[in-house]
Amino acid sequence: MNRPRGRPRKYDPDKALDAAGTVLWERGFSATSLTDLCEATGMNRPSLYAAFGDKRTIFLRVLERFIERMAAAAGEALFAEPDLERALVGFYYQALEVYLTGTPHRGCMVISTASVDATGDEEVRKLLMKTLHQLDSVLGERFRRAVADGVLGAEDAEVRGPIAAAILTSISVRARAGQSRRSLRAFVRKSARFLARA
Amino acid sequence: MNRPRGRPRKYDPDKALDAAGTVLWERGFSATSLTDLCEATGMNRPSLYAAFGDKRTIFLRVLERFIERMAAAAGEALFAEPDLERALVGFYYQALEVYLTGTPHRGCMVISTASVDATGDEEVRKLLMKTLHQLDSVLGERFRRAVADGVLGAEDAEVRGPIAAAILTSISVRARAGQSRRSLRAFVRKSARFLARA
DNA sequence: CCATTTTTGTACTGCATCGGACAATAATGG
DNA sequence: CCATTATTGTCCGATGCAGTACAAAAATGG
Repeated sequence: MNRPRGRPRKYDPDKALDAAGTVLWERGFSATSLTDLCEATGMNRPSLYAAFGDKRTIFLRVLERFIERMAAAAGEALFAEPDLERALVGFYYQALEVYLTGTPHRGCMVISTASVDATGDEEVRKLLMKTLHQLDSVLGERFRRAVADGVLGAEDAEVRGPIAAAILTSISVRARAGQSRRSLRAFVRKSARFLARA
Repeated sequence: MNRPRGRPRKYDPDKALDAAGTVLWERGFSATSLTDLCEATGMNRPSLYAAFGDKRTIFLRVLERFIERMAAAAGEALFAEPDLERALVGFYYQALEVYLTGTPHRGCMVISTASVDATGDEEVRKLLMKTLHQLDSVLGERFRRAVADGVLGAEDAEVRGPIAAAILTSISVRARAGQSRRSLRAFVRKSARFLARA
């Protein structure tokens, strides 16, 4: 057998990490207790420690998972669709579906949950910085492609990426504030149209 | 004398509230202990309670102060300057100077610090929602005025306000992430130019 | 000088917290 | 069947927390 030697674990590491991530996403790092994480994962404390490390390590891990998933989905949405405006709308709609999970809605785990810890935790701050950089990078690339495709003038191409990124951070905050799916969708549609014209 | 009857207080309520606000702004609500607030204000616990109420009440109060001040400064910056692009640049520069205080930089107290508590505290969420609404409102008014002045076409005027607001939320997050004053200023200058053209 | 009033400072009370020690449990290898 | 290995579950200890009770201190009014 390729099953490991000892007593089999009762939990699925992937599911458990997701459950832990959801709680941390909702309440934030400092407001989440280890007891909360135990309840969410169904694991007890020593198992949590053995499996994933301490609270901060868990937080950093679930943040990285979140970022990876969002980045993968973003790249797909932006580059699979050839039309710029449609690509942007798809990109935002996809993000919105993530931001609008939970009750109340949770927004982005990096922008609206982890930001608060950026001042006190160097690693969180670097993660936040890196995420913003990735976001600028992928959006910038998409706009440069549109310029290369000849559907967009070259003059403002440089600022459209960061503005498109700003709209993403904005809908994260607005989602967490409780704005409706309907109004947020309307906003990103108009924004995409605005950003996609020459 | 108009001095009150009992033992004189050792602290200046306004200064103390500002000091408490700064700590809460930097660390967030849950990561700040009452001991931190006592150290920051120079007051002891019973005095804190008697003067401002419990930790959550203090948090809500300093949030409201922050919002009032920002709103006052924003209105001034946006409507004192007749030229739209310059008004926007002034508006963003002013906000940036607030967001870039502290080490590391703290960003906006509502967007980057209080957001995390919006899911768990109804009142915080309402405050966040109200703040975003005010922001949309004042920026929308400024763009409508530009349309009335004839310097801006009417077609996209409606979406420019929320996008201008998005740029503000974006520089708050980016400031907290550690981006430089120089790059943030360059970004808002380009954004203002982009938003102010017909 | 004394009564009154308000703030200060100490000490305290439950309570929750994080992280770990330890034995019991459930699997595999031979 | 026994040794080995890994996880589980219970219990614990030290610390930190929010909020309060109470007496001492420092002012004013008369």
